Amino acid sequence: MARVKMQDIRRQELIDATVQTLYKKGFAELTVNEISKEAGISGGNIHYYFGGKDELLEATMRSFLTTLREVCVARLANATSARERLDAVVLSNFDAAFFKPQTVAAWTQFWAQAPYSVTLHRLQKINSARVHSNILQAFRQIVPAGQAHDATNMVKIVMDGIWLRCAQEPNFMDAAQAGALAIKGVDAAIKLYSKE
Amino acid sequence: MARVKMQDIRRQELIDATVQTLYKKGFAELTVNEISKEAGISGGNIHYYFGGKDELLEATMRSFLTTLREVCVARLANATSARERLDAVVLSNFDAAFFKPQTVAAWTQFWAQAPYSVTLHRLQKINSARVHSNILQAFRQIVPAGQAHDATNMVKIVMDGIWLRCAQEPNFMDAAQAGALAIKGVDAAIKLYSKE
Amino acid sequence: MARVKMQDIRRQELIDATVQTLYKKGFAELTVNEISKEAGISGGNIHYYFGGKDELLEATMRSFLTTLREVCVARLANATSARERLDAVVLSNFDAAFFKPQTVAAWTQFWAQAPYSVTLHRLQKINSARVHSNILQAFRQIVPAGQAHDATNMVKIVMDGIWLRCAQEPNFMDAAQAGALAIKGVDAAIKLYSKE
Amino acid sequence: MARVKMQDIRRQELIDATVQTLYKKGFAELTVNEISKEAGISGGNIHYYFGGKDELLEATMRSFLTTLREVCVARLANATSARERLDAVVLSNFDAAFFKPQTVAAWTQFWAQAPYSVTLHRLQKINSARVHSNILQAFRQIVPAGQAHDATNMVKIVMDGIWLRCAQEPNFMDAAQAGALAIKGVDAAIKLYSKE
DNA sequence: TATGAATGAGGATTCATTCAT
DNA sequence: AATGAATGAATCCTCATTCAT
Repeated sequence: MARVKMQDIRRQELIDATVQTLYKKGFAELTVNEISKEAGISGGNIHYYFGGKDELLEATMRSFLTTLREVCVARLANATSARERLDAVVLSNFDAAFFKPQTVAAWTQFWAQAPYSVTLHRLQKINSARVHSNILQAFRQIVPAGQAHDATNMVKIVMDGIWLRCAQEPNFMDAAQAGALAIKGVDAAIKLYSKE
Repeated sequence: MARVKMQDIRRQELIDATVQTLYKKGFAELTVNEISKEAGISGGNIHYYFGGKDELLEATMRSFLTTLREVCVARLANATSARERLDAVVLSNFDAAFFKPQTVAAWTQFWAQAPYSVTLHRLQKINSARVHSNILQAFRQIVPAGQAHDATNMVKIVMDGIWLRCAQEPNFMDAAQAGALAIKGVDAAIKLYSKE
Repeated sequence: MARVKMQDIRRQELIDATVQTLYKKGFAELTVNEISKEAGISGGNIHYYFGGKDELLEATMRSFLTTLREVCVARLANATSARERLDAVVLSNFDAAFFKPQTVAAWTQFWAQAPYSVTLHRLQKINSARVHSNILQAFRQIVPAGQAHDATNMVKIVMDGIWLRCAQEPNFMDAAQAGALAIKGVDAAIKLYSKE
Repeated sequence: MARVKMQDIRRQELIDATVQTLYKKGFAELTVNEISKEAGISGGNIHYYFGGKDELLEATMRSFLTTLREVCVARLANATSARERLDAVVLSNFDAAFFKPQTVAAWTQFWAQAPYSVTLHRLQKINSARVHSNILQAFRQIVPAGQAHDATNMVKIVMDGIWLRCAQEPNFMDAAQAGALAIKGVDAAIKLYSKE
């Protein structure tokens, strides 16, 4: 049992180190040695714990998705109306537990890389579909049926735009401000797509 | 005269090949050999014409900026009202001459890489500042003074979001649809920020 | 303990291989692959152990200086008169432990390269200054004060000349003969500069 | 006839540019492009005029030998005694027409490279033999027969040593001082080897 | 578990050389 | 006579991966 724990601790340390290194170096200059150094362990260990660099990256992105899902589930539990559910989904993307400079940078790097990596692309599609479905479900109770899809797209686009902007200008806004701006986007989408 | 032309022709061919290769391989797997092969010339030529890979990438991003600026200037020439100028600036980012799958992909790769490259970062900031200034100027005549800045940010975020989404899902929409959606974003921003 | 040793063993092997390759190929055709092959290891190892070709060359020249200094210190320990100290310094340059065909060739290549390499130039100056100081100190007790400097220069010139000649004609003389000739040079310098 | 002249002018310009570039960059970083730029002509021309880099280097060293031989012949013409002939030969190596910083540097680079180049080695041996023979001939009339050879070697070693030293410390001495020091070496050799 | 020595394929870059103009 | 475009082999270096300890 203790052994399994050790595995998990090391794996988490390496994932954290990957995020930190992505933040500092970017995808194109991400090396296993750099990650290992950041984690304070030896280079060969990545292969011991993950099998290879690709698997570590996959695990890192997967850990993002897990965090995001957990935050989202927690927020949805407290939502009672469609609008509250909508805001919960949107705000979970800008939750302080998730929306940190390192995460924003790493996540953006994964986005850019995803079209060229089967694994990352698959994970990204899974996440996108889940978010899409959550938002769409809420919008169906808020805007006319024929508009829900467009409203969803608009909100997702605003969310993506905020992430991208924050990746480029790390001091542009903090998690709270980003969340507020995203909600502004929701407001805008509702206004735009409320009329039949 | 023919001599000067040759240089320019080859340079343009290499820039085109870089865009195409970025589209096909992504930034992390972009190699001079791949680019050379795409351009149908020998590997050493990149250094002959550009001095190195970094300079080629810089020239490629610069060519994007040039195209965008030219399209924008042309569209602005026909705009007579503030709203027309606003739409002109926004739509130039989705002009068919600029908003092609290859350009979208390459541009997005540059975005992700920019925070880790002094040159790309500088070019990106120059472009961002120019677009920002153009949009802000128009908004000052459309929304209350205190709101122009926020409205500008919202429009830029929608524009970025559309680009990002199209990079991830190449078949999501074409240039015309993307432009229309961006204008929807402008409409939304105006609605949101019109009241004092 | 074994770990530290391994590093040092490999580093020494690579330095030896560098000397041997310099001897066989000369500075202009000295490649990391050739050195690696000579050392019987893979090419990437040079960068693993030294960081790069330049650092390996620096370490190689540094190892020459260390050997020379050690030989010189050992010989000086047995010298009781000024003349004995003078001969000790001069002969250490032609000690069998140091004056081998490979060393002569490599050392000469470094000499030629030194003016164009900041590091090599610095090391060469350090060594030259040390030898100069040692010889000068001895000469001050042998020839009139005003002549010690010139006598030192003459001896150094003879020493350099012997090295150069032996580099060009490897079979010209062995270490013992070279040392004897250098001592002839000392005799000559004393004769030349003994009179006020 | 005019055409032949042009050829010779360009060839001489390229040889001069080679010496200058050797002086500035050293053998290991000597490139045809650098030489061409120094000569103010296009890169491909070296092959037009010399066939290749190696042939240009050979021609450059050959031009040194020619200059040296001409200076030596001129000085020998005025020598009437054995000692005067001896000094003439020695001093021609330090003639202001020959002993310039550029020449010293380039010549030294050739020396270091010679053991690894068939052509340079051959030229170097030819020159060395000629100088040796000239000096030996003179010494035969100055020192006892059995000593002439050793005296010659000593003088050559001093000459080489001066060249080497001046290559390493360009400001060490000028041509006149170098010549005077070489004559000191001749004096020393005569003193050393005069007694049977 | 963990280390770090060792590998070797792959990358950017340099450069002598060729050749059409 | 001269240019400079174009080539491709060779070089240094990087880095994921393997593996003995």
